[in-house]
Amino acid sequence: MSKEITSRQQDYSQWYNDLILKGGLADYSAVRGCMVIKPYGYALWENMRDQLDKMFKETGHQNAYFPLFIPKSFLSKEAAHVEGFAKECAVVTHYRLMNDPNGGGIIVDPEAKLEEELIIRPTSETIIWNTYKTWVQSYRDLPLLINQWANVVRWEMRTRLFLRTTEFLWQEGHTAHATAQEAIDETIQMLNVYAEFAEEWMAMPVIKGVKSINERFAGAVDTYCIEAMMQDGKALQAGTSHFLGQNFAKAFDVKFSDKQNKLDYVWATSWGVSTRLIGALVMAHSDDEGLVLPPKLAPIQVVIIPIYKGDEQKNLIDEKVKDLMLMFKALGIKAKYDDNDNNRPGWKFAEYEMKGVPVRIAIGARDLEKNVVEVARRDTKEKMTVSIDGLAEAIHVLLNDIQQNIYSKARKYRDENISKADTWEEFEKLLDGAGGFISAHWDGSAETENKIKELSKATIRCIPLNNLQEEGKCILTGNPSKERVLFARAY
RNA sequence: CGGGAUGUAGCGCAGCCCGGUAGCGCACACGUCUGGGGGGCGUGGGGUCGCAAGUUCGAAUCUUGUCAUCCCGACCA
Repeated sequence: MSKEITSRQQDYSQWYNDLILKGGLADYSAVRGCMVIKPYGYALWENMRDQLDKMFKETGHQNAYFPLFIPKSFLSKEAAHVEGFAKECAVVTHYRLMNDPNGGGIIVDPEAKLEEELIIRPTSETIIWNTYKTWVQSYRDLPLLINQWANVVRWEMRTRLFLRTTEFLWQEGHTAHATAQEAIDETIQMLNVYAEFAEEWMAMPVIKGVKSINERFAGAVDTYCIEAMMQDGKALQAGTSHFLGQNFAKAFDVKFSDKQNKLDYVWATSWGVSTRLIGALVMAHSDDEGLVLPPKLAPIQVVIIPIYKGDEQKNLIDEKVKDLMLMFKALGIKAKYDDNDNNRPGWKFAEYEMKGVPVRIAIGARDLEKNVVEVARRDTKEKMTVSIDGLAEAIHVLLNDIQQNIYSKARKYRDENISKADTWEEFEKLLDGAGGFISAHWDGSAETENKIKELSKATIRCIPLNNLQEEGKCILTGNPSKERVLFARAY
């Protein structure tokens, strides 16, 4: 079977690429580092986006849209920010093309040079804060709770489908507050929204934490994150929420009058998740037969495949399926009836397995006589015979069960792959073995963190929230430490 | 930006060493038998061999250059 997919054991990276390409999520494009998101992959993204959008609105946010282009000068206003992004920006320098006077096609018109170059947004803090300056005068204008769904461009050296592409889709929340505490509360609130989404919807367990200084967002005071573990033991940052302090307000001169008519800079947050989550979803649950999608996000939750000889049987099956589809719809189950006669049942079985459809129903003349169908679940590959009476309800229960099961499986895997290291030798041994998260003491210095990264390629993924405080010694330097942090090799 | 590969039909590849009418599998079209795990048989359509120059009577094949993409590293969501 699955003859087209490289196994995880054989080549994990290739397995991942195979799933994306052969599962029909995305394709390479004519542009280096950029991908085409195909309808099936985009449907998955739409489901994620819709749910997140709902959660943002439930927490009081509104959507808006800011320009794709950012004047170059904006980017330099916040020192740490420009340093973080300068190396990976696409720059627009001209606004017109012309026919090459020497023949041979079209060239950039040298006359059409822009006075000030425009940066294609790598993130929108600067253009947004430049705008907020005109929106905020008084504490009455606060808080400002805005989200934007957009594309951004980061000119990365090396790209990977969904995990790191030159252009990607994301959402970025940008909020402004009257007090530091309020902004911190917002930062944590959105971190919790992300964690809830990852766990409840993606069925992907995550660890909430705060980043070390080295891993902090360019321009933030504190960066909070959710970290997930992939099946190869590597970590993947699935979402970030930043407390920006007054850094951007100061850079863009955004002040407000408080109740006492005292002027102060506003406090800011920003938070985002991207199409990278699709990569996380793929790597968290899928197997060597293809994708395994969580029912709550799957574009197709149930596929029905007819098995028949001749029109007579087909007609009988069509009739029955029509009823079933109505019942599925009534329960909000997204079902697809694939009666395409071009492909035979066996082909379809393999195809939908590759696409990760949670439940497959096969229905043939033989089943109709007995008033049953064959139900197969993607996560365990288990098949069972189920009565047509009450089928929709049974499937509803099954979908929930699958959602739970893949979460539990991922959770179990992750928990089994978090280990403690108390010496450098242990640390290295663990990393070169199963990998995973390694909980270890660290002396808190950026220097030590860099050295550990250099020696082992592992980085501090996060300092978990509500972390246990305990005395210990840094695994590298032996200097005193108050708590363990999570290390891992990461995507 | 360093290292490694690859560009030949829509996709995956062979052919290149040793130059002589461009091939295979899948997909596609038509017909037919089929149908409970990627079907069988038959017929058929589709390619300036990435691009450019050179060597040659003759280049997918040899030479030089060039462009592009992918993979592995350093950088990052």
